[in-house]
Amino acid sequence: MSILGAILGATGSGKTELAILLAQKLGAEIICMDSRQLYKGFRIGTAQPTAEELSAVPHHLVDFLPPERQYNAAEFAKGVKDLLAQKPSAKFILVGGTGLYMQALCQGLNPLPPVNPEIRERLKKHYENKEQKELYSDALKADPSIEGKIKQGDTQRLLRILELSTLNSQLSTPPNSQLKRVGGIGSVPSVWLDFPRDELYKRINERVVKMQKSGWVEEVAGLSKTVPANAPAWQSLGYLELKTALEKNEDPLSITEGVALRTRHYAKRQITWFKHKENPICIDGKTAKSKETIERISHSFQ
RNA sequence: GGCUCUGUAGCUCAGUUGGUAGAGCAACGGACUGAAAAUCCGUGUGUCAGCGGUUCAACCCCGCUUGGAGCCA
Repeated sequence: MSILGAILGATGSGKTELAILLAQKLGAEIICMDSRQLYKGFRIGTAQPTAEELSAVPHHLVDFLPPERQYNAAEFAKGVKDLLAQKPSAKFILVGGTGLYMQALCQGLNPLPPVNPEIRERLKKHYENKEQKELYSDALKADPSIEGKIKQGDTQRLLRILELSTLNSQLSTPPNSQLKRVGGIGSVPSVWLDFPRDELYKRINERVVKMQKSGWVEEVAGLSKTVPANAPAWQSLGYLELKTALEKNEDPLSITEGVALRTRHYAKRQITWFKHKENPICIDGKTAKSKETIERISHSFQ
C-alpha cells in the first residue's frame, strides 16, 4: 500500500502547506482529494496549490479536468487506484476535504452502472413542475429501503434513486438496498487540522478577501469567455456569484460576505462529516507546521 | 427648547382588545453510497431599554428616566 496517509481539515485550515512540508520530508507525492481543485483553470477561487507549490512536490488530480466535465466519487476512486497501479513504488499523501471521495476510495462503492446523464436529465425535467411529494413517493416505490433515510425535500438523492431504478430495471441488477460496498483500498492513517470554530471562520473570511485581491476577479473574467455557463466547474463556491456580478457590471467586492458565509457553512458540513465518518488524529491547526508536529505526523504515516 | 416616532433573540422586524413572546437571516447540532464547494434535516438561544404606578396578572395601559431617528424652532 503506497498511500501513507491523509491530511484532512475544513476549507481554509492550511492543508496544502502542511502537505507539502510533509511530502518533502517523506519523499512522497500529493494526491488532491478535492472535488473543485481538479477543474482546469479554476485556480484561485478553489485555492489550488500555487505554481510554486506544484513545482515543489509532484501533485496529482489537480487542475486537469475540463470545466464542462462532470466528475464523481467513483471516477476519483478509480483515478487514484490507477495512479497507484502506475507508480507502485511511489509514496502518496492524500490531501483534501471532499469526504465522499475519500469514502469512495477507502471503503468502496456499490457496484452500479455509471451515471447516465440522459436518464438523469429526463427525470429532472419530469419532476420539475411536480409536487415534491410525488417525487418522494415514486422514489419510495422504486426503493422502499430509503424510508426514513432520505427526506422528502432531498431532490438530489431522490432523483438518484429513480435514476438507479431505471437503470436497474434495464440492466436487471439487484435493488439498491441489497448492494454492498466493493473495491475500497481500506482505511488510511489520517490527521485533522483543527481550529476553534471562531478562528476557522476568521481564516475563511480573510481568505475570500485575499482571493479577490490576488486575481480571482480576473480569473473569473477570463474563464467567463471560454467556459460555457452550464459547466459543472461553475458550481465551485463563489464562482457563479462573481461571474454574475461581472456580467451585471456590479462591484465584485459586493459578493464577499455572501461567499464567506456559504464557505463557513461548507466548513461546518466538512467538520460534521469527518468527525463522524473518519476517525482522524486531531492536531492543533495553529502549530501544524512546527517541526514537532511534522515529526509526529510523519511517524503516524510510516 | 417644542412636537412626533422609536427601543422585543446576534441582526432585521412581527406580536399580544393585558394571561411572561415568534418569523426570516445568523448561530448551533445532525444526515450523507457514482452532482458532495452538492443536496437535505433538526434546535429559539430573550431581564420584551431602566425605574415606578394601575391591575389578580403588564412586553402591552399610565408616569418618569435614558438611548436612537425625524420634523419645527
